[in-house]
Amino acid sequence: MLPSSTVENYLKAIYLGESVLPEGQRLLPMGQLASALSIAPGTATTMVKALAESGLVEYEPYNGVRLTASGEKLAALVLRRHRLVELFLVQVMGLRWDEVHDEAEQLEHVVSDRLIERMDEMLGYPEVDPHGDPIPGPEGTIKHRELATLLTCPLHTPLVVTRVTDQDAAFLRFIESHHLKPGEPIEVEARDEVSDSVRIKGRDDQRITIGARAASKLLVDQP
Amino acid sequence: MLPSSTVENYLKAIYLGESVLPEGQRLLPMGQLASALSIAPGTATTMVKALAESGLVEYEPYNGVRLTASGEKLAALVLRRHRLVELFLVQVMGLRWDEVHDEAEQLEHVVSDRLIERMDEMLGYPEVDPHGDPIPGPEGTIKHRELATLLTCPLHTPLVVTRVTDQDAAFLRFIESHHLKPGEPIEVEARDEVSDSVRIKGRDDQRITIGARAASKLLVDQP
DNA sequence: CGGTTTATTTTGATGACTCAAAATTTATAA
DNA sequence: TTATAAATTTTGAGTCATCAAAATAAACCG
Ligand SMILES: [Mn+2]
Ligand SMILES: [Mn+2]
Ligand SMILES: [Mn+2]
Ligand SMILES: [Mn+2]
Repeated sequence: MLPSSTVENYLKAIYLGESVLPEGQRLLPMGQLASALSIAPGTATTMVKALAESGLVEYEPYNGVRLTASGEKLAALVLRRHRLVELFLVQVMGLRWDEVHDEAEQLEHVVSDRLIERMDEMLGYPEVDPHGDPIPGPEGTIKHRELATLLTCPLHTPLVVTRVTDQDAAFLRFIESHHLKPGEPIEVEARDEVSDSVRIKGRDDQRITIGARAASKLLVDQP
Repeated sequence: MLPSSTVENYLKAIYLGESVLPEGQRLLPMGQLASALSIAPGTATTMVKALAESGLVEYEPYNGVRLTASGEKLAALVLRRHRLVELFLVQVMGLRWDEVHDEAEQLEHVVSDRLIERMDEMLGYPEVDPHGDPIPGPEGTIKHRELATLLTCPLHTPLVVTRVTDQDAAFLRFIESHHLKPGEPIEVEARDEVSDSVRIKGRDDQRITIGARAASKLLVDQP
């Protein structure tokens, strides 16, 4: 039986939650899952137990949850649909990159395999979505790249913005207005612990200083 | 509060059901609603009472149900989304006209107003979908055309197929394979009561004889 | 008209998903 | 190492949408 939208959202949240877990930790705490999904903690517990019954996750009471192989594949396919839809909406439909996330959040549950493959083809089998997030393949495999954030990258080195890990519309518009979208050249000039900020030199030598919290959401790569 | 997919499907089914009611009858019987939605009759009764509470329908026990003005508008907007999506999938995505109905059945509940308006624009504000069904406007108004079926149209008169009122994929493929899609020229040569059939002359003077049941699903207009 | 068939409604129950608040376990820190 | 705090689970309840089967109303017919 095919998974409900609810189940798909849980699997996706676990997948994304697991991926930002500190090294060595393999279990996503229920509290984090609950807040990622904006549901009560008790609801998460109940649902995760049901997911464990279906063999989609492993659940260790009081410790957390992790995807099984089959759960991970399902989650990756939801993510594939989400990201292909986002890119399609930007490239083909001409929507802005800050408005496609919410749209894709719904569409990811209803677009058919046929339609998704058609989008993939029209887009030329892209590897990343408008935010630089990697698009899993039709089998759920994903190319994982190790990217530095603006907090961890080398200083005074030519770099390229590669990925933005926050879907908040206001944040995305801010990024865009300062020419910090994926693909833009960038250089970190300075970091200051005390003021909790990072100074960036962007396109046309424009300077801008942003907070460390925002800086951690911009991933960069060598040009 | 926005209507659930279930509510949207009920409203749409009532809308479509009302439109095929015999002249003078204004109430859709619960049995017809139930079978249109493939649900148990008792379920229809319960849900319709709830819809009546919300002011979307009027319900007369043992007689049936009819949409209120607000219910009708909502239903028309669902239909607008359904039909614009169908046309988009055919025209832009290159899907076949026999596979878009099922797809649209899901998408109609999740595509946003913004996305729908974008599709409308890309398609040049079309008036009909791939099956010739009229597309309601953004306010839910619909242009109603009185069309004859192959059972009621004049004989030996040049006509054009304008609408196909059955979404069954096998039926649609049959129609297409015999060049009877909307837009095709056609002429009814004969009707036979006894054999329950209609003989058609189509493109390139090709002849084909179909049953009365099938003939009633093809609507035609003067060229 | 009265009996039978058909359509509709009512009843009782279930599954999926959710919450608030109480109970419990684990972590923290004095 | 015990008290306190934080995270998690359990409990009890509610909503939405559904079904099967019993009860009822309406329609049909000889
Ligand atoms: Mn979602
Ligand atoms: Mn994205
Ligand atoms: Mn539908
Ligand atoms: Mn159609």
